[in-house]
Amino acid sequence: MQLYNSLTRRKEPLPEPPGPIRIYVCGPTVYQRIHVGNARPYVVFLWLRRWLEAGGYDVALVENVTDVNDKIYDAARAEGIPSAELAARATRWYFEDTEELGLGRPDVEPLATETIPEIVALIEELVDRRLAYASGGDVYFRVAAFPEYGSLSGANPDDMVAQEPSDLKEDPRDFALWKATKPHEDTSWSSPWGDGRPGWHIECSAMAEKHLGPQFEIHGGGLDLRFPHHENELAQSRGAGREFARLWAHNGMLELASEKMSKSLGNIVSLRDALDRWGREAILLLLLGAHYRSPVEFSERAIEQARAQVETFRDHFVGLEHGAEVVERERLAEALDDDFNTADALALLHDWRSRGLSASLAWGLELFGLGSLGRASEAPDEVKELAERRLRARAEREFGEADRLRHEIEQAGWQVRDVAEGFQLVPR
RNA sequence: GGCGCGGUGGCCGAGUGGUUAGGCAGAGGCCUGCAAAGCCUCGUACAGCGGUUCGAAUCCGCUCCGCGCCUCCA
Repeated sequence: MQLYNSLTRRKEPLPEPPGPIRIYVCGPTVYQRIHVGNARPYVVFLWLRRWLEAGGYDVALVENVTDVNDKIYDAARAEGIPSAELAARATRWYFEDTEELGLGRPDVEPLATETIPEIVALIEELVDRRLAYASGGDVYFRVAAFPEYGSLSGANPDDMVAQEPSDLKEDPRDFALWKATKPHEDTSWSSPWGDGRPGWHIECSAMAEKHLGPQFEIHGGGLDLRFPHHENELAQSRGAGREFARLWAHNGMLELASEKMSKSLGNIVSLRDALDRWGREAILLLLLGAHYRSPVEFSERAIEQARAQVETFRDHFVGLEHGAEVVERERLAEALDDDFNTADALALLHDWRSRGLSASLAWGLELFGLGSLGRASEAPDEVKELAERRLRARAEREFGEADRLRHEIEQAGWQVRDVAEGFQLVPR
């Protein structure tokens, strides 16, 4: 299998199975319910793990939670509750909402606040190596001392302007590893430089190493993180002498620009709302239909199209015994082994459906967490009873009564279809 | 301005030199008490301009347009 490496800007082969393939993904900052865009890297990398494991790989997936940061302080202050409490609540929401996607969970989901000793130790190492310096209770990374800086984002360090202007910095490009506690911040830890909390980037360097070791195969996350976050992670870890990630995989953005939706929901759709409104399968199918590196527009129209596909696949299995043909695994592998092209894979699922290759289809859907579409659910007895009555009404040619019953069945959330053997009930 | 990505039929979206992608929507038909589902048929796209080539959506150049990042946003 090969994957596109953002660092080298070309596709590169992964080691042969069983690997191992160790993956670190940057998860969300938890200060409110996550939005559907946050769900994209979560979905993409869980899918990738499923595919790698199906191919005999030994995979370790770590996806962190950033639970200390300015936004969390701000949100907590606005609500008048301790920031640790707000972060804990939002972390719980994150787990609940993503759990509903039904893709399983990463092997480890570390919190930044549980990694403080490792973070402090790593900063001390950087200070010892003269790649970092303490200044007024803060500690900064010395960009000028790391020649590789800019290699990931492709930016020339000389062209860079201040990341966050501060009088405490030697160089405006330097970035914070440790920040001294400010009066309005209610969460802090003691350190050799005084009370404070970690900068945004160092936590990921520390967590990745803690759970995957100094060298691992894949580092993932949203494309928007490439700079400065990933550039800075790379500088910290490589600067400290670790090989760190060999391949950087960035997913494209989910765009929430659509007309109708933005008005009512302020341009942000939470994963929670999306799940309630369109269901997990539609969200997954929308993401499946685009290559992971491409942007995806999350519009009313787009998600409705995805939902139509949910029905298409579900319909295929209604009243059907699963096929027993040999699964065309190779054809799916062709698509997925080449930079994980799920859009191509989705086309193949449709192909299997139209050719009646139900065993292949069921296997493919299951791979992407869509196995539920291959298992027609059983209608409740009340609904079946209505359908029986309608069948008798039709036999008596009392079509008015039959139509009335069909309407009643629809009210109960089911669709009735007439087939040679009687009827079928399909959830709607 | 800098770095990077992209512009495919009504919409979404594959496709790295020569064969029908696929889905959604739409039109017609078969089937049906009416439906639904399914099946059949139909649209002949590749931003523009040059170039390379027997042949380009696919390679090269330029132009136009869009997007991401460049003060912590997955």
